[in-house]
Amino acid sequence: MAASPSLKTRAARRSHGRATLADVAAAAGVTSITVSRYLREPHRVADDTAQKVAQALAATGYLPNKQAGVLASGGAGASRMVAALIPSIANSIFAETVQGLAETLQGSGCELLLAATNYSTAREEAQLRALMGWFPSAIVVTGRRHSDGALALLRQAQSRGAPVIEIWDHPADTSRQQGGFTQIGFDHAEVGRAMAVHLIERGHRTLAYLDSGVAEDFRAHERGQGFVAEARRRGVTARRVVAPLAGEAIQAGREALPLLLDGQGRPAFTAVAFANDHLACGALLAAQALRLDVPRQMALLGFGDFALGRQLQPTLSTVQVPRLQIGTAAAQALLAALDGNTAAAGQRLPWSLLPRNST
Amino acid sequence: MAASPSLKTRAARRSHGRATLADVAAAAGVTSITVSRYLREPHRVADDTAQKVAQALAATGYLPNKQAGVLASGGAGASRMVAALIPSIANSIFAETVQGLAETLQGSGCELLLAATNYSTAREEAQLRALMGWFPSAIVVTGRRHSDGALALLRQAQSRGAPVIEIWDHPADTSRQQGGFTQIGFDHAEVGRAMAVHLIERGHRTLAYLDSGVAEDFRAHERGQGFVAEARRRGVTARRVVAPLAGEAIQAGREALPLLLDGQGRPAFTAVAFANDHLACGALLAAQALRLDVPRQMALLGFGDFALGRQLQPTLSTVQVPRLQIGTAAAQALLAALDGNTAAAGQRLPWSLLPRNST
DNA sequence: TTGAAAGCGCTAACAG
DNA sequence: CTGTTAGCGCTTTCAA
Repeated sequence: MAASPSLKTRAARRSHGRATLADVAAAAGVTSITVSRYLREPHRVADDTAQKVAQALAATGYLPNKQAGVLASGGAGASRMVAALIPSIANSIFAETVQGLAETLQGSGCELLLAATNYSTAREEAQLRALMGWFPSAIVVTGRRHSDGALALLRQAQSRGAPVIEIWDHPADTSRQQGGFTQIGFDHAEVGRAMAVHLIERGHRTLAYLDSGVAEDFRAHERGQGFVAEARRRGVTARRVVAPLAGEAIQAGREALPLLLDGQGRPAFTAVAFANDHLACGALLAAQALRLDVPRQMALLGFGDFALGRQLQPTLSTVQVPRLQIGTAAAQALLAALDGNTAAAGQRLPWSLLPRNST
Repeated sequence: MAASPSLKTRAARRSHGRATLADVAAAAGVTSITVSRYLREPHRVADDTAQKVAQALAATGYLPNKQAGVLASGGAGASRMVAALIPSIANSIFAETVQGLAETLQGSGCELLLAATNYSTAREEAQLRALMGWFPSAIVVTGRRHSDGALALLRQAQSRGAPVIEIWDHPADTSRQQGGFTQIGFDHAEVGRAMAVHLIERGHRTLAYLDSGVAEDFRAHERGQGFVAEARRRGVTARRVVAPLAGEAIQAGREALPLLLDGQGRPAFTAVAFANDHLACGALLAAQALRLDVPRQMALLGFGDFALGRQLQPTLSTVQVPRLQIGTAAAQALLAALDGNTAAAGQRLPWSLLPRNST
């Protein structure tokens, strides 16, 4: 009876009706630390004690209070919560990444705390600030460009031992890495250059890159920069054109087609690379409506390998990217880091240009 | 100096290097409770004190420890964490729902704790058990079918004041509601009946429903039951056929086509309704490869209104569903319940059958 | 308007 | 192998 205040007092203060360790302990005729031990290191509990505890656990329907657990064990790495900041979940390219994260985290005792940033670094910072309150054990952010405030938060998290992983980006040029965080992705400038090379090799000499109209879709812009730079390096004309912002990306692609035509409604470029397959498909459909011949009058090259592009006529040439794998690899890397207490390893993941019938 | 143990002791125990309320208080020359008050009810703090606290807050870069906050304020409803259990995130139909949830929760001080159940009630229960450890303020689950264990957990959560919302389902027949939870969605049997009616009105008399091969995709099965029942009620032949389980749904649809043909490779049905647009599109493409005339030899009707179906030739007739709206409505309902301390209101959301060119 | 004391549920550290 | 003690960082309650 010397142990802790009376049950009445506790229950009064407690607004939730859930059993606590103390309740289980009382039912099992031991103290709470024994129950706690049974839960965390069962081999250190005598067999007959374990039996009683197990029964009490079942009888009370005990569920651990993780807030209390994390608080008691010091916060750092203890929460096994993974905070993930993703530009847009509805966008299928990231949906699969989130799926990969969620699936791989599953069963490793990690929970996924998810927030959408809407391609805004300001929003990313705000979300990050809120999520940090939970002391996530690891943080996954998209891309390597962050606001100064976000950068400070990420560094702080990393310095207290939480792996920070930047996904979807991994520039070969290491001078472009800002925070020194683990990166799992690929080099977008390199993809852009490969897109230019592909079109040039098919004989095109008047190129355009139709960039995303989303201001902070940095990776799309970077592919565009690589594209234009490579073309010019090879003495080929290349221009960056920016897509309008429509509600839906396919629609934006449709609306972008006029920007790729001259005053007489004829193609102003012989080949166009797009920031993503949705834009490319929209443009392709609009081109067909105008009875333009793709690829003869104008070749189109997408990015992302979305389902739609595979089904259109002509099939869309595109760049296949490891959407799901980025999520699973990030989760594996952070789990390894958490469990091994080491730094998470970066990874450059493979992509490939898929020539189909639109180029 | 009588206040709290020396800073050395605390810092030693603390493995994270983050500033606490006590640190901020020390910097401001007040006690921690004053800082806490400033954060929660600033109007109850004197102006000059507030100034000092604000400065100290900025100087220390204080971030609240939400674990501690929730623990102290009793757990119930305090976490403002929303746990969401979704069958599959990669599947675009749910991706938009998650996006709606995330967006609407944003800025309301709620965090989204997400888990994928892979269309498995067993997995749902396991995930739910894990997430409950965080004392979520609200729980969003998909559909109304749950394991007994999950049901018990949900009831427990609800009884301690956390709204439980079932999304994507809302049967008109209230006897089919198991848990008495708030439902935001629509009646799938009704959709199935409408699909049958549509095909029958177009003159078809030999129908099939190509059901999802995923065993626990209950809503797809229910649409199928409604479909078959309505057809038979009207004296029309209707059979349920189950799609094979392929890695990708479009591929599953392609592989399902043979199940819809007779021994001579001719359509065994004049019209087929599908569990979703991916299956329907796959079947449509496979049919075209066999030079079958859609809709004349076989009419196809999808479900979900995915982007692909709008772009194929013929365009796919389908059922448009409020994917995004289910997410936003669920978030709004639970926010209202949390802030107003009332029960969340259920909602039956509208859907519509979109006749296009495949029927 | 501010503070002191107590406690949320759990775990680390040390005794026995 | 089990228990005692002392916190984790915050909020609640009561007192000044």
